[in-house]
Amino acid sequence: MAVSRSASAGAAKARKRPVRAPSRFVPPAEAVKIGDLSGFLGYSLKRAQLRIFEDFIGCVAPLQLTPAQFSVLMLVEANPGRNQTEIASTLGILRPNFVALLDELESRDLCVRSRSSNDRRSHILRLTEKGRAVLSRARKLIETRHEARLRELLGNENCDHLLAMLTRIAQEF
Amino acid sequence: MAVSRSASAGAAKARKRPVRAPSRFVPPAEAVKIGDLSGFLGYSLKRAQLRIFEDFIGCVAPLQLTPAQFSVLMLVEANPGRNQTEIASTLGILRPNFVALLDELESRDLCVRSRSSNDRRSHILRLTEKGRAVLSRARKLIETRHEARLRELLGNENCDHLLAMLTRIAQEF
DNA sequence: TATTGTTATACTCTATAACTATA
DNA sequence: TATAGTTATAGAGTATAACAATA
Repeated sequence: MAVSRSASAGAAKARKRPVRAPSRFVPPAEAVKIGDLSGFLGYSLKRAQLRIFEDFIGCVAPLQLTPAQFSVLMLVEANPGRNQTEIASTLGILRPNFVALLDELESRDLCVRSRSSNDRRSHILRLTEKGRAVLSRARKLIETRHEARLRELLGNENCDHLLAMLTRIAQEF
Repeated sequence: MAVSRSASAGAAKARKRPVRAPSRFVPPAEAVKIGDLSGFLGYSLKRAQLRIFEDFIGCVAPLQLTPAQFSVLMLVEANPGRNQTEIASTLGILRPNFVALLDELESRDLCVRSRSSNDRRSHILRLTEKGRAVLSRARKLIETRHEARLRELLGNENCDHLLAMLTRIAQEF
């Protein structure tokens, strides 16, 4: 399962086909067969994940939030007063890698670190007013553009079912 | 949506709880609340994908194949005689990044490049005998260990449904 | 001694530009 | 001029070791 980003997102310009006299006979370039690969869950899972992230990023582009940044804002809002280790580990982010991520969010005034009075080693995390506002707008963008389109494609019931199975895999597999 | 690798895969040793006299009262360290984040498809999709890949890698560990390498072998076997550009682009791998991947597979005698006689710019790809054998063993390992366990967890019907929806997202979303 | 946040670092993935040899 | 394979390179994402401050 390889799978990287998909085709360039550039606007496709309508263009006249460059009519060229066929010299002899050009075989119609058969498509490469995916074959049994499509039956392996990992392959489809990865491709779907890349597509979903790509669309997610496009939808929140006005707010310049990556999926990782969004998840941090969501978790800090739902768990104010937690420290870096707690938030990072819940998201599967290693503590060293969480530092730069937080630096960025803090420099944009979306969240703040403050020393805990109980344990002066810990940095307590909270969203700023701006952070809450940006997160609120992000959620609306994602729900109305991203998730709404997805539910339109799959149907509400299938979408819920999909989410349930993915959660099951993440937690129990 | 952050999400990196999951908890360390080291074997969990059973160990007696280190009984320690509670000095005063230790609040039972409440778990961080995931909250609405669990409702966003991208989050669960990413975590499930990481878990699936982790398990995939473990299952084919005896053959030392990454998901990407596996997908290349699968595609070359199903499409012998195709060139690098065709195989790479079908998998969403950029041509420059495909070179090292192929170098590795070729150095392990799993596949071979050969100049096309039609177009001497192209490198035609084929599996070696060893490549076919390794791929065959890999498929068996994945089907009997990886996919079988997954179908046990979700049920056959749900698993098929999941695959269908993921494919739909990858292709139509 | 152990833990929190941090720095430094390395390795993998992904992405782009540009070269060469062919067409 | 355009394309296939390649090189070089840069940027994310992810991983580990080790240090200072604190417990």
